[in-house]
Amino acid sequence: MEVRMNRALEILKERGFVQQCTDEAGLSAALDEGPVTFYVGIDPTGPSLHIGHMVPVFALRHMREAGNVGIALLGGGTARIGDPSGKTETRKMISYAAIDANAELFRKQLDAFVRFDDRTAFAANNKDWLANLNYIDFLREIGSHFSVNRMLSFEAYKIRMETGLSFVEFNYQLLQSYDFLELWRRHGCRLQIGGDDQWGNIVAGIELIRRVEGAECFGLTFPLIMTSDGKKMGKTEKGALFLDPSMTSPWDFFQYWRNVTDADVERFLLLFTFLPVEECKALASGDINAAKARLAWEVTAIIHGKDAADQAREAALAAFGGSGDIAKIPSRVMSRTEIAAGIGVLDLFVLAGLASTKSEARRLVQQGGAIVNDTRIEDEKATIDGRWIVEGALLLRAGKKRIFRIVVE
RNA sequence: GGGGAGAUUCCCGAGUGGUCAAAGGGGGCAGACUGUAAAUCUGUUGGCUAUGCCUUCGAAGGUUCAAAUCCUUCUCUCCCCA
Repeated sequence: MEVRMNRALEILKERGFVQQCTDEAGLSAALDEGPVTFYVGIDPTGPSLHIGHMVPVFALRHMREAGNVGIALLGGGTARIGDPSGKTETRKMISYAAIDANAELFRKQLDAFVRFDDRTAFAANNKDWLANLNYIDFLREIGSHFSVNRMLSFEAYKIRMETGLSFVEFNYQLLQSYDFLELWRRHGCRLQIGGDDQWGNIVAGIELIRRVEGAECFGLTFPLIMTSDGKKMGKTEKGALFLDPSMTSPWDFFQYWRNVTDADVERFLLLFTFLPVEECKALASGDINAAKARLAWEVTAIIHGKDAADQAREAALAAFGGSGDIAKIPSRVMSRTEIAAGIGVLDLFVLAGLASTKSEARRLVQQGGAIVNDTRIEDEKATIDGRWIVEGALLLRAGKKRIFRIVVE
């Protein structure tokens, strides 16, 4: 007999967010009693959030929608250490200055997505309490509650027993546990959510709070999102799918979702959009190709705004559908005299960013993937000049997926 | 502190004096097939002023006509002993 579950929790489950929970019934009851303050931690290890960071943040929005209070904890302190969880190798140490700069960038991106109001959602930085900890005091007060024997039994460390684990990284769990305790003390935070690789760290935090404060807290993890063909989610040819438009353009962002595997469409609609569950399911069971277009638009609109999403859609239609607005395709401007003088195809493709070196461009031509204005270029020595300009532009294609426009002025 | 193993191209991983820009696999890219999907097959995968030239096999030196391969020193990683 299924017990009635709290609505917020139920929504997360329905949408595929829940992987593990320390005490589902207990958490459900706590949520029923009233607003629960919860947190999600993100270490600012790079200059931009990427889509891999976002599942817990989407969950944060759902939870907040249901009336709970969400804290986005920037790991300005923990990033100085590096979390070994889920990694097979030691992460490179990052300079303090870079971490602080990253943290500020992350905070802005999160604010744009979450819209902190300092009441139902706000950001914190664990640098505030971790950076100046006294080592001896910390060992006595916190370290004494951790059993090395038990820590070693966690999966995250077992993996690293093979490849090596430095003492610095081994301490990460204590710091994250201390974060939870600190947030409990400061804000009455009772729930930590995060990716499933955080399970060990989350459980450790809950145990610490129980021992030190005698309070019962909860943990909830989300599945690590893989594409159905087993790859890490959100990877493009150029690397991760970043939220920063200067690192991953809205066009590339849109195309990523537009090209998702059939089997992932429903899951991604549920996780990365706010469309009602029924609608997600209906879309995915209908015209799958149309569902992908919808998915791409929705996610792009959420991250980059409706205008950017519209533009990306127009560009996609122009590039692949024969309609749409050709001007929205990624482009750059070149002078008419520059083109009129004639430019080698190889140089042109490199210039357009469709090939990173001339050798790559040459390969593209040799393999029949270089197309200018619907004409396949077969001679790598071909020169493109003024005669190629059509309606004030050149349209370059590298293979079937990559397209770029040179606007001539 | 002592002993052992190791560091190869985007990743894994062969190679132990010339035939090595370096096997094989993965990933990427392109072509065919398609639905801007998946699967499959094929080709390709350091750069360039290109039948040749330059850079690359942890770093710096050295031996040699010739080194990823041999010698020296250094840096880093892992394992075992203390």
